[in-house]
Amino acid sequence: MAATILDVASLCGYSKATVSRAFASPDQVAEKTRQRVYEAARALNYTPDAIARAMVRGRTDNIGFVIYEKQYPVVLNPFYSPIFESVLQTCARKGYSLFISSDRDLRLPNGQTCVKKQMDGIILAGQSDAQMVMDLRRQNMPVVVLNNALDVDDLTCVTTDQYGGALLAMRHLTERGHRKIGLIAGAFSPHVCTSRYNGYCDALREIGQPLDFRFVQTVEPNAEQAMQCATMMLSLPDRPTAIFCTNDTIAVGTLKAALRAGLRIPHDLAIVGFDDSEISHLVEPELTTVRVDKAAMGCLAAEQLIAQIEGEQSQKQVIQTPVELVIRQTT
Amino acid sequence: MAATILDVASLCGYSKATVSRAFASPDQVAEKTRQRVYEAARALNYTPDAIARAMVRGRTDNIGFVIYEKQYPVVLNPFYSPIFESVLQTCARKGYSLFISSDRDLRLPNGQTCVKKQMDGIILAGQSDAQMVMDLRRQNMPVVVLNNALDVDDLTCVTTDQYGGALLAMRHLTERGHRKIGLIAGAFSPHVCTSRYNGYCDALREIGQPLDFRFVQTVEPNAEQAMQCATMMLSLPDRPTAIFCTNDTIAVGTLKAALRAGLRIPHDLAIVGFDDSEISHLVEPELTTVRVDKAAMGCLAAEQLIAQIEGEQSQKQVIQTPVELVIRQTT
DNA sequence: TCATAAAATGAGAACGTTTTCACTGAAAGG
DNA sequence: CCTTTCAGTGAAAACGTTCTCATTTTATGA
Repeated sequence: MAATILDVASLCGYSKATVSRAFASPDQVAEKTRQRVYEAARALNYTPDAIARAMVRGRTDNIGFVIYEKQYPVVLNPFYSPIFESVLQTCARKGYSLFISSDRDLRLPNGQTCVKKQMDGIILAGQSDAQMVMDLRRQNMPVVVLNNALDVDDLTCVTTDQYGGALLAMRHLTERGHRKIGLIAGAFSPHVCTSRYNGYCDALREIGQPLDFRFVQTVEPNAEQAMQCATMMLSLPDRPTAIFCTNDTIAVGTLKAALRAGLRIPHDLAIVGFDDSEISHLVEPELTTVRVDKAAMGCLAAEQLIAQIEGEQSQKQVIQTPVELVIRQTT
Repeated sequence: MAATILDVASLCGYSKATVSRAFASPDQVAEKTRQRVYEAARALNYTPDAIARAMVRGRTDNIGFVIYEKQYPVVLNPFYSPIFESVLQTCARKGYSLFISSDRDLRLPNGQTCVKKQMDGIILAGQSDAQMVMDLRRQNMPVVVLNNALDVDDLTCVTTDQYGGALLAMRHLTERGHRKIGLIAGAFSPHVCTSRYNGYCDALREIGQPLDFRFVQTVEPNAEQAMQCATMMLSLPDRPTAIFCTNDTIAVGTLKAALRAGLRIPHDLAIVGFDDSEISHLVEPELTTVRVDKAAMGCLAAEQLIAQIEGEQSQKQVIQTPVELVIRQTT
């Protein structure tokens, strides 16, 4: 149906090799020839077929972005949107297109990880596990892990300074004189959870405040659950004067609970979130939070993966993007 | 490097034709044979190559999701996240993978629309234009347009009842006795803009209220601009008692402006949004808004496209998903 | 002008599948 | 027992490119 390279070749009188070169490496072809080829191509409405191209070149110029979180839906996650955006732009700049899927697409019924080789590499975002990475590796698939730190040989992981961010948030609260500080933690990947939790604990230790487990709660990371949890925590007789939430969605839920309880923010209760998601400056009062450089994360992950694809040797490294406290109105 | 179908064939002693059938149409192959083939495949870590497969079959089982909005970044758009999610799931259920890109990937330097044929069809979301659709059509690419209504022959558009939704929102306000009702409209595609604007006008006409152009403003659809705009509108001497915002992001900005001006919501000012985005129930007070069935939109678009890909004749139709008023705390 | 180098082009194999067609052997029906 | 049917299998063409190698044409320098 559609015109092929052969149609173009016979129309302009050159061989298909020359037509191919006119498109793929124009500098190897005489100026005059190139023009004739283009002219014929336009006349026939011809576009090189990417599939045939991929077949012989052995690469597709596609990158897979796999979000891997326990809970569906996953693209909704406001944390990943800006990262995804950044990955998309970086890939576009380097000439790659983006494939998106959840980890389910990769899982075979037998529990193995399969890859229908339509992509040159994979960015594994979220709660990726080492097994999956190794399965992919065994199929010679370049992999970069995003927002997680996995202990696999020669694996590049792009994450952020979870521990430092938590410490930053907590010290900010302790510096304002808070002693009874609650923690409402979302159930993310172990890497994220433990790092942020450690930051919480160490900051309390710094001021000699013992851990009070009534003030430490884990919830599914959505606003409703967080609100319920915060409501309970705030109704304790000696309730905390500040709450550190391990992401902004949870912080928003906490904020709602506080407002409904009639508390004045930040006078009666201080709240700090994490991630600096869009939502953090949409609520009123605006949320103090830990900014994560999502653009850098996405860009780095894409660049690292592309470097790997294009032949550079990959070395084991965990790249941590820096973190920054954004003080707004809830502290 | 990786094992091919030939390696499997020679290991298990069958021809490559049989191996191919064992994977692609297992029922055409004897049980015993199939097991031997699978065994050999596992031993060699073999996976059928999707590219070669696509080449000979003439289809990739991939669908392109193209978000086409004037302003980057685009994936951030909270309106599209649930739609995208729904498309993703529908595609997965039907055996398709998803490619994502912005319209820029499709545009050639010469202004034409190109499609490197790696997808069997395209969902064009956002401010798509008829020219692009026709370019794609000329390359035999099935297209479905999402969240827009374009006047192209035999084109399927999946959109929502913009006009009805606006009417619903406005009647809700007029029924509560509001007469001076402002409009803060985001600059979306003409289809969306005009429909919602018409709903606004007609509802005012219903109660015999003349249009007051001081109460009608257009902004870029982000919270900051909306907040500025609302602040100005609310400082008019005879300010409106209610504001209809053409999406939730704008409504949130308006809400912030009102709260900062010390207005009590909904007593001093009523606000209605549009879309029922996630944000609408995260802010406090929660937003009254017009719910758009985004899951249905995504699902319908995907199903329509897949039907077209799989050979069903496409007929010109504009599918409108229904709309529903969600009354929360801002009215 | 001739030898040499460089640039431009063409022929054809290769990429890894699917699928058509033909063939075989076994089951079914008389 | 002979034909007919049918499930199972194999040989080989086809899909539309790229790329190596060989060949032809053009440019360069003496």
